[in-house]
Amino acid sequence: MEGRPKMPQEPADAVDGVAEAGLPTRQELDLNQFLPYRLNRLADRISDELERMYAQRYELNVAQWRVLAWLSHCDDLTAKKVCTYTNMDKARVSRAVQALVDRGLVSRTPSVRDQRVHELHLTGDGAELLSRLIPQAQDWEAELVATLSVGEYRDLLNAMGKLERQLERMG
Amino acid sequence: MEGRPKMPQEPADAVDGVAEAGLPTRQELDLNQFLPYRLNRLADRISDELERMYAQRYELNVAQWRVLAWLSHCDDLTAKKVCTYTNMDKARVSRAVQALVDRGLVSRTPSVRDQRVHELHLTGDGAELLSRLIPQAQDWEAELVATLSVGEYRDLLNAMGKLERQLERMG
DNA sequence: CGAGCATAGTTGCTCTTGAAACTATATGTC
DNA sequence: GACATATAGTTTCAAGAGCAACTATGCTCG
Repeated sequence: MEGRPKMPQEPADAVDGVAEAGLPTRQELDLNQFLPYRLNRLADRISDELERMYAQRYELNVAQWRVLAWLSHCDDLTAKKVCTYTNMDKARVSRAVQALVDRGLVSRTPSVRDQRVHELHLTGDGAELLSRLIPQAQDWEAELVATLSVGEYRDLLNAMGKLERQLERMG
Repeated sequence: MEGRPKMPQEPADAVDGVAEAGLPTRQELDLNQFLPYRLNRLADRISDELERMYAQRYELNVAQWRVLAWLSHCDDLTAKKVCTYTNMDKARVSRAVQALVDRGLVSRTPSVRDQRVHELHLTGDGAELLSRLIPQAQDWEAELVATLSVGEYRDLLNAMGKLERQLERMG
């Protein structure tokens, strides 16, 4: 396992921990080296920025944007699928879809084969909105990753993929 | 890479986009290649797992855990600092600190130099709790990143650092 | 000094979220 | 065919989060 999260030099410990006997000195956690924390902070900040973009310009919240984004390349979708793809609660998805339907961006029709499921599709308006929003999102992302080389970018996605699979295994 | 929720191929675009003239055919966004989405999904899943851990075992929520973690290596802290470090709302921090003080894990004393600020410190109980929690968190992280080589791990944090700095520049 | 402005932190209010209950449809078993 | 169980999706309800208003303290500059 070779201790991963290497700590920045502690001042040779015993800062205020019990140094005397074998008792461990005070535990520290360097959050800047702690992956979950770093990942969260980065993801949050990116999310905030991006959210500002589509919230201001298109009055979409995150859940709605995710539904639309999935619909953009997966034309035959159900609420359930959105749940599993996006890891969002089904209530949240339900409400997001409802809002999109109300705005005429998405159509929802009961499936012929199974009356429980509803097929979701982009309407013309929805497609039109996405045709403006998606390039903006991609441009923004391009600027964000502009400081990474192609290799670094690939490696980043790659590492993230590994972590997701490991997470799957651990869960 | 073996893309996660593998999409069913769409029938080569123009499904309902305006194909006629030079107008772009329907816009697609492959979320699995879209960094903000990938990052968010990964961070969320990690956060969920970790949260389960300290929620179940120690009855801490995310905000409380973050305050404690910062206190663990930054012994002289104020609510304000926690806000800037963690990017959390000051109300949220205030309530988290309040809960920790109520539980006797943290002490809060008005600063002598400036009565507005309150100095936060770990109590003995707080330090004791952390001495159990932190190793568990580190072990969990170690298992998570076990599939990455040392180099991959370093590169990952590195790339994340670059992205954060770029974000700063863009904001 | 004192009026205005800035800052740390708390409290009140509203909106979102997620868990759980619920509805409606489908499937499996005897 | 009827009853038990499973699944998709909606609705209800309580807790948490963020915004804004507020309190208290400190700072600046005439």
